[in-house]
Amino acid sequence: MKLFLIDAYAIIYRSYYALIKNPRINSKGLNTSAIMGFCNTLNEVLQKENPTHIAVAFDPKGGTFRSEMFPEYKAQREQTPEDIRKSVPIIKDILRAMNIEILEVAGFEADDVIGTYATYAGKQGIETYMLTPDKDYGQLVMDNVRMYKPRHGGGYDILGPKEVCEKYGIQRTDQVIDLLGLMGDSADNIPGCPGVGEKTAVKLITEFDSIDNLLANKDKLKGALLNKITENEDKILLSRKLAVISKDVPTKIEIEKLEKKEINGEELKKIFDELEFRTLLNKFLPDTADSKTLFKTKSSSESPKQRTKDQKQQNGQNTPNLFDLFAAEGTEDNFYAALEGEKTGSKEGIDLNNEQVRADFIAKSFVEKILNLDVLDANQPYIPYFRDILEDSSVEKVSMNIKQRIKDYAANGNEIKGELFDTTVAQYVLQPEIRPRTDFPVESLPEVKTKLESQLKGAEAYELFHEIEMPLVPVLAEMEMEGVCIDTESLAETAKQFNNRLAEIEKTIYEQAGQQFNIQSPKQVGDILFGQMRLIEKPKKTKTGQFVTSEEVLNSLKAKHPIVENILKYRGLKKLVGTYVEALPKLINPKTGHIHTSFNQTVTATGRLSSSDPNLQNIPIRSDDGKDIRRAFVARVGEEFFSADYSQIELRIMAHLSGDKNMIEAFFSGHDIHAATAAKIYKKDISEVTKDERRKAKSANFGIIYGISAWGLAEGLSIDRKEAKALIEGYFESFPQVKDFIDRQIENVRAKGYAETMYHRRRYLPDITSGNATVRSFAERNAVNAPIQGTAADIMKLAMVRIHKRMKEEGLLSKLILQVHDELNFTVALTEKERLERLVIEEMQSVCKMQVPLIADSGWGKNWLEAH
DNA sequence: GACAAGAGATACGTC
DNA sequence: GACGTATCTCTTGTCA
Repeated sequence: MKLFLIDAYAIIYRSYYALIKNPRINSKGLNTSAIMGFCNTLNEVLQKENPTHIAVAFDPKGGTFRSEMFPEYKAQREQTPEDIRKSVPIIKDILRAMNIEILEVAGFEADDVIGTYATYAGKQGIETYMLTPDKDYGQLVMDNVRMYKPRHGGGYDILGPKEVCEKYGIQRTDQVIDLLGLMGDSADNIPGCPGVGEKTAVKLITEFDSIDNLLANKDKLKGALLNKITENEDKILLSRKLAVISKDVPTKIEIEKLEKKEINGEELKKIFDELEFRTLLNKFLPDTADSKTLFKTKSSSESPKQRTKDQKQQNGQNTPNLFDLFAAEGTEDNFYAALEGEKTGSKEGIDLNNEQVRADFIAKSFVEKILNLDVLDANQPYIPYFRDILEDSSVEKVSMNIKQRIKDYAANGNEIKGELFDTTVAQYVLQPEIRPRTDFPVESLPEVKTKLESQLKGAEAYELFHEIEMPLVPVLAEMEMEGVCIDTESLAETAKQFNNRLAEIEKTIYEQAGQQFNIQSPKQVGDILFGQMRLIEKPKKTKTGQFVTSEEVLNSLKAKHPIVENILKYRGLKKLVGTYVEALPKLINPKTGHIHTSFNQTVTATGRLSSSDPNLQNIPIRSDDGKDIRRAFVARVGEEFFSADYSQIELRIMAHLSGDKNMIEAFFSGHDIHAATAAKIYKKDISEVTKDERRKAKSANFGIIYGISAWGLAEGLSIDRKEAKALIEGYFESFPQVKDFIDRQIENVRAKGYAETMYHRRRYLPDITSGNATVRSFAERNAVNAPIQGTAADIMKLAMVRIHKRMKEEGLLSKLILQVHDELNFTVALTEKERLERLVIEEMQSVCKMQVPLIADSGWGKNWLEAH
């Protein structure tokens, strides 16, 4: 005996959706995809497997015991597509014509019915197959009972108990239930535990054997997973209940009734004729079998990737389109007439359309001498009507993201002049760590502006905003538009060399490991080094339970095995190739031939700029390989690269803010500041300072500036915490006022709730009063770090504004192209070299007067590396 | 079910 | 400490 039990809906759905793009529709407009697919599947099984017994199970109309347990259960099936609903009675007719038994039990789903039949038949020793793609049937598999699972792209998998366990990575078939309880099943609307998918579910069941055991021992879990499991315990238990398929549906089982009988060919032909199925009948009636496929799925001409990209591009342009708005209202003529009126000073011109909020706002804006750039689209034909206003210095321009607006207009040859008020930047100045909101209702922008303005005054940040941040906006816009020139040939040569070396290292690593693996996968590297090669006894693990393979860990293991060094080499080189050598040339704008980064003005917590797409503020410099990359950044043709950077600006600011006599003296001595620091700490003459002492003093200096902890300092220097503590104590003894400054800062922030720079840029640090020592210490370090880094950022921004202003006034052709926190880079016309150098250094050094001088170093070259 | 997007981890480049 | 990016891995949503 050979029994086949078919889950009708599973096959119907599968067939219907497989052809959704290219559905089969007959002349009566009926979508016959589901019927055709079902019949094909049925036929295939009959031909190939020749079962002696067969039955098809349907879900009954109305709910089941599961829908009472969980109302959302199988919500999707409630919304069965119309085409499928129409197909089901026809399929049943076909089955009747074929004399195939239909199983349907009120209150139970097809899988329960199949579960009951299969379990019964299996116990009777009948070879039973359940035809379904649904994985939850795995729980029913046992001796004599197998899943017959259609494979994607044709063919079938036959899964017995062993195969089910292998496929899902479990030990027993009943664990399928626990698995589904955790990972859920979207097809059946079983929720499972959010955030837990197949991988995690298998991991958990392998470890804990069952959901019950997992929940009883969940204290063994940690981190995010513990939270997920704890928070969703109810869902997990319910999901498990839902996942259980009944094996004892109250129905009379009569296997003998399922015996395959003769097909009523006449009846079947009638149905197929009606459906306009011409070749299918031959398939069912063996003598005229035809093996040709009936229909093929057409592949789409448009790739999904392309489509997403197009959508993205469209979404990127969400500027309100004023022109279209007016056109839609049929008032285009009025609009232009009104604008003409405004230009000529006629009063009626202002009254555009009372119902049109934007128009009203624009009208008001003119009166208030404010123009909201957000309501204009740089590409629209009405822009000429606004040109005078855009270039009218007496009209203030308000908008979010003005930098982008400036660039948009510049592309069409329009320059924006006059005072700027960027609402995003204003928000940022007020609260740098809050993500700026972009949903200001357009019509209320003047109110928004007024409110922000008074908040800025209240925070003493009015000058910072109007004298530093706003004037910086056009400077950044210009830098982005100019971009930077890349020597692609030199990069291509570098790429070749690097890739050759990578290939060699890769080969060596595989030899040393005795196998191939993905060196770029930290997981696989960990498994090789610690799982297989057992380089150390107790490897450190990450919070997800993987072995840590960070640079730091690997560095400490170099002596254990030569493979370690090779992995480090491989990683370093691969990083350079992937992030820079091969990535940069792709980012060259074909129109300009340059790379155009974005300088983000509203991202960092401290007031620094950031750079992205690509990030040009982290171009390598330290390693020799990195230098090859910097060399590829060149001046414009016929010009030279000029680089100027502040010398120790943060330390100088700290010397100034703390007023520490020893530190100020160290700066005035003109010696190397880290050596001078070491001389003070170790109480010896600077000429006696060793390299190691200087290194430690340097780390201590950075530690203060960056606000790292004693622990961080110890890590960085690979010394123990005791020594780090001693170093810090020595530091504070030598620079007592630095210690006072730190204490004062923390106290100030505790009292006021925020840290601030010399230019009143605030950073709020509410965690400073936290009861959690780790959280509080973090805030305390920020309390020290924020004013130092932030002041450096303020000074650099001011320098940029002044340099740009003077370059413009003096009509220089050279261009500021990059800022890297304490460094400015220019492409300079040969005739302007001396003037520009003097101008830049002058402006950089004279931004503000401090207790120590502000010094800028500089250099020239063909490229960034040489100039640095 | 296949595929892509999104999220989280990990690692690493700069100042 | 402050960033941004690449890659891998897994989950989730969408499209069939």
